[in-house]
Amino acid sequence: MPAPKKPAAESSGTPARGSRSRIQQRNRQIILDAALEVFSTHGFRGATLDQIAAQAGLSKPNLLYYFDSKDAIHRDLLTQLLDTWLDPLRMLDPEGDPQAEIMAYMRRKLEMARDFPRESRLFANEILQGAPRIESFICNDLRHLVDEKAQLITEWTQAGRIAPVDPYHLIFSIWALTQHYADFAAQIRMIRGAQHDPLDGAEPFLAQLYTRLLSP
Amino acid sequence: MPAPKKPAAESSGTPARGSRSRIQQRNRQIILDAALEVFSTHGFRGATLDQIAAQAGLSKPNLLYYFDSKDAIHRDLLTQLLDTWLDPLRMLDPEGDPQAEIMAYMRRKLEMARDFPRESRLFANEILQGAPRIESFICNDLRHLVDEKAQLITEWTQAGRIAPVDPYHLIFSIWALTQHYADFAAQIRMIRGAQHDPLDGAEPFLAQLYTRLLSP
DNA sequence: GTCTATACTCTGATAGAC
DNA sequence: GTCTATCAGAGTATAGAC
Repeated sequence: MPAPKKPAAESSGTPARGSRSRIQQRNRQIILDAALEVFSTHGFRGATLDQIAAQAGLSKPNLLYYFDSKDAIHRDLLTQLLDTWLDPLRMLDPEGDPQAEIMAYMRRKLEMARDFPRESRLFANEILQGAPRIESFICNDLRHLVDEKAQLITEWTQAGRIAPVDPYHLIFSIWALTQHYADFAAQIRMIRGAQHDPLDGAEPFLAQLYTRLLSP
Repeated sequence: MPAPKKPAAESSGTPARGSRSRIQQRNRQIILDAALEVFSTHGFRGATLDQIAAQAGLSKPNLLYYFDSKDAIHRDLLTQLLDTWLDPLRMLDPEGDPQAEIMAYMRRKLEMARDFPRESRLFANEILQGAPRIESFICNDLRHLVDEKAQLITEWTQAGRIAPVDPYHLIFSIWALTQHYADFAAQIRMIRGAQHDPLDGAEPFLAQLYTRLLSP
């Protein structure tokens, strides 16, 4: 979701061989940015190249000069996204203070909802569709990481360092509560009025919630 | 989301005049059920009449004998959904015990996630798309109800009957936590294994969470 | 690198036989 | 009421001029 760690290299673009010129790099990024906007709003099938081209300010054939296909654009976005999607949970430190670690994880996820709401919605769209394109990621990478961190949380509860909670539901609750502010931002804005940022007051509320939940 | 309170009457179907025959009623319901499956998975634009027809076991022209258009089917589904979407929150009783009322609201929403996951995903898809088709519902009906209940919760906190919490974020948290089990069920199944029901253990966890959050 | 023109497929919707 | 056949438009993708 942040800028790709490396220049994304040869993921699935068109010319692919050799290093790309500055204008190539720039246009690819413009297209990916426009595509993120459209895919995250309408889902893969609901999005059209026309919309993406209009959003990018380029012609439709020009899009397909930089990417092999609609699918290739979408695949690039997902690859970038998944590349960093696990980082916040991965940072949960077995050596840290349990309650502080979980609170910090919640805050990292909340920051992602604030800074990368479109990426969150892109992910939500994939899951709503049954996750056909990211099934192996979820069943392998994500699942193993969650199992590992759930085990860690269980050890913390057994040591009496946090209140006894179901570790899986604890993790799911952090996902639900933080991603909600990105995925359902349209609803929150309509309810609270457009002048409010949807995330106003979210951090104190979630801090209060998890402090009370986790205190032994 | 449950069966429409009245037979849905003349919402937008085709023959519309007079009472519908038994087979009409039945086929309309088969189509709506199939359409719910497809729209809730792919969103409005991502869904096709071919998919809906296949799911319903009817031919595509036959679909359009019962409904004027793809849009009409979708509109009927949304109308049915919104008709009951507010009920759980509306039932929050000013005369009841504050903590018990909020816990009961959470449980009603969790039951809806369990019993009507496709309706929840249909709603989620609409919000992800920016809520173009249900904007007036959210800005008016939903907003006013939320304002009213937030006011009630504020009174409860000021009376010291529950812990001081931001009432809007409290309501959002119930939405996020309960709907997550419907909207992200695919992800939860992949992480916990298909043999678990995604909602296993959710109720005790949420009860624990809100008990701790709300106790004065 | 970017555009216009176009091929071809998919999709929503209609006509008309049965 | 249900089907086959079909149309018009939108959608992805390619060809080829500039």
